Amino acid sequence: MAITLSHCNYYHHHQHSLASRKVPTTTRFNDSKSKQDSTAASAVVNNNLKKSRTLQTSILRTHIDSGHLRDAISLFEKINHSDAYTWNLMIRGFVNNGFFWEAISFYRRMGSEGVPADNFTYPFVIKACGASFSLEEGEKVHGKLFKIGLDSDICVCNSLISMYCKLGFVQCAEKVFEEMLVKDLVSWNSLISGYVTVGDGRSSLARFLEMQMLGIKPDRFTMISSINACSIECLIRNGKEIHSQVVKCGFELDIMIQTSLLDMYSKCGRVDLAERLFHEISPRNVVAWNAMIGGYVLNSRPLDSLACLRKMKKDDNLNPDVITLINLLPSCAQLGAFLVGKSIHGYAIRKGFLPHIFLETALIDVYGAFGKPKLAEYIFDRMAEKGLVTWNSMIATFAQNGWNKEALKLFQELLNKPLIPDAITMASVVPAYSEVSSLREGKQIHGYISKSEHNKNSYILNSLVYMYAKCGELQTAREIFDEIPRRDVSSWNTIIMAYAIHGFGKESIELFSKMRDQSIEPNYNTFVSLLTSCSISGMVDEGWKFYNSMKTDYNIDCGIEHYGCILDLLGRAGDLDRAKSFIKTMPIAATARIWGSLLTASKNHRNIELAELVAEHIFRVEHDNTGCYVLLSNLYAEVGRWDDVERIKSLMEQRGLDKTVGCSIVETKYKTHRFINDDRSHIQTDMIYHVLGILLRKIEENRSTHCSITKFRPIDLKNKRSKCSDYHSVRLATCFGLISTKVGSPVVVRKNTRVCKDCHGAIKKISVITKREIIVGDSKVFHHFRDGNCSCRDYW
DNA sequence: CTAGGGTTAG
Repeated sequence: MAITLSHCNYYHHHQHSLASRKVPTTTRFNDSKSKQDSTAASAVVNNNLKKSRTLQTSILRTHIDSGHLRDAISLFEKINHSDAYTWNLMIRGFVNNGFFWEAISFYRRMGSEGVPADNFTYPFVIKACGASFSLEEGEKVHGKLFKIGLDSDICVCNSLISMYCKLGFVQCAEKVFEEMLVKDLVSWNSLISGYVTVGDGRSSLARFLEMQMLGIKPDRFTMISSINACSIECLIRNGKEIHSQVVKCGFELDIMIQTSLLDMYSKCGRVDLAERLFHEISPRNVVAWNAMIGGYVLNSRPLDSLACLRKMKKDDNLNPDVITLINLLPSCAQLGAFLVGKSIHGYAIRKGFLPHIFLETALIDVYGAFGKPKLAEYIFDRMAEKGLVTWNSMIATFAQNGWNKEALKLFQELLNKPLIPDAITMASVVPAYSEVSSLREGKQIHGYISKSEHNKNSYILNSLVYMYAKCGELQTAREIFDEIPRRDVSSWNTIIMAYAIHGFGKESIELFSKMRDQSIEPNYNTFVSLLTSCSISGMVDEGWKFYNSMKTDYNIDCGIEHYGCILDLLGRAGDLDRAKSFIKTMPIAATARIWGSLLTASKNHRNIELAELVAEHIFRVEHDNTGCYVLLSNLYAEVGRWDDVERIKSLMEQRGLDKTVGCSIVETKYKTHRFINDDRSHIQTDMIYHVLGILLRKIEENRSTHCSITKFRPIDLKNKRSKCSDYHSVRLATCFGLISTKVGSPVVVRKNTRVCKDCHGAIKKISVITKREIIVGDSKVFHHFRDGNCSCRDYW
């Protein structure tokens, strides 16, 4: 294996696997290039075998400094290595090249060969312990330091401070720091940056102040760490102060400081200030570009982010590195630019960037965002090494793409691994519970979370809010939202979306202004929630208002989701021509979802020509889009083109596609009850049909008293679908809900496809007859039926 | 031959 820069980067993330593979150290550093070197080196060694040890060690040092570890090892074994100096060289070589376990093993071997480690050895060994997350070894080393009296060495103690912070034991680091008799600037810097590594920016800044109070002047290292402290805490005021301090002290030409400042501004949402700084940097390096690209991504400006790819080559003649690609992928996701994403993947392969755990995880995310869980799974299954974040991404990808069973299965698998699920894991599985398993199991997860350390975590509480909303319990969702201790922008996005999917558009907009009152800045997803709400509730004017303001007032680029909502709005207004031209003017490629929106609109307005045209577009992207076939065939049925209905039906059969079986579910305390159309499998079938019969008769009576007789349509005779619509799954489920739940409580039914017109009408009447609130959640919206009215105001 | 720094996945 060549020890090149890119490989070191790889090994940096793969130290665990490297150590666990137990490859003999000497065979691990083979490469063709260093074979030549080694031949040359052996010759040198043989010729100089009797020459002074100074020469031998200086050759060893040359190997180490040039990264030729294999040569270094073979030379090391040949020469006399009874002094600490030679060992220290080797250990330094390993540490500087990311071979932390090798460094530790050499340190152990050094002890067993009777060479005492000295004050130069320990800083390296301690660094290796921190970097390889080996707490056990680190503590052993610390204990040893007392015995040999090195526990007061300033360099050693400074290393200990960083090590403990890297391992997450800040208190230990603080203890070492406090007990130091003599501290220098590095001691302070180690602690200040240590707080940042554990995510405690506030303590970091407190120490930064404390240090200056004591009259110690910060240097560029102090500055960089404090700036990072500001960015992780979003403390832009403190960041600006440090910025001016930096300028005053004359640090301003330092590209690292400039890059941290740039990053701080973009993390605080001030991408404009980040940009200004970026333009001041000269010459710029890849890191600065990466930070800028990341800033654009973070601030929902994917177009600007992608534009950097050309600019960095054109302006500064720089090529993207792994991190550039990792930062670019989410902007592809934001834009729905599948082909760009794929080409980045291809570029990574050609450049030899893979395998790389961060990049692969980012690819899983982006394929997940593109709605390609299979591609994501392909990457996941073949990864050499997976971290918790990788698992989280895969679980989230499954869940977000409706592969809920897969998500839950993966979660179970994760529980059997040595990795411990974290807040993100919980937040990723909760939605899967809401979709597949039901409210009952969702409540279990809720109970589990309440008792866990995550019970105040807004990220998880957000996902519970959404879960309850998805399960039909908007009230519970609201209660949890109200109790989130620190509501972030996602909390608001979630509750706005919760009201959106229940069809309460007005409330969504009210929540948005409440959020603005609390000075929470809206982001990309805020507008996804808002526009979704407008489209579901048919608030056309408001929708356009938000669409325009997101660009002009908030400088947020439109993504595919926003375009989809606008299309829904246009479609709902029946403005099919405008919808068609809107797709053409979109700066990003239309997805099947986008075309689907137009297809629904053409179907609703019975425009067969357009529907056929749109269907062609969809099949070009997704030849197996079942929904498209079904919609088309329903449209043909509506206008009585039965030959075409048959044609589509046989086309689907040919391609092995099954129509999604519409099913409705009702949950009771112990069980989820499923119903399909004309279902007779339920244990209480007789009762259900009996009750439904009574209700249907009542509906008929009411209709003939104050309604005109239904129009006779010859189509109905031919349409097999309407023949048995009295026993559609929704009605069966509703009836079961009525007889199996407490009187006075709402009946909650959920359905995986849209609810049909007949059922919608019937349930309105049932809500009058039974005086019960009935909530029917279909694949798009929750209908709240009460006193003969529906919250959707009959548009869905 | 000595410790301390920037960009990265949810």
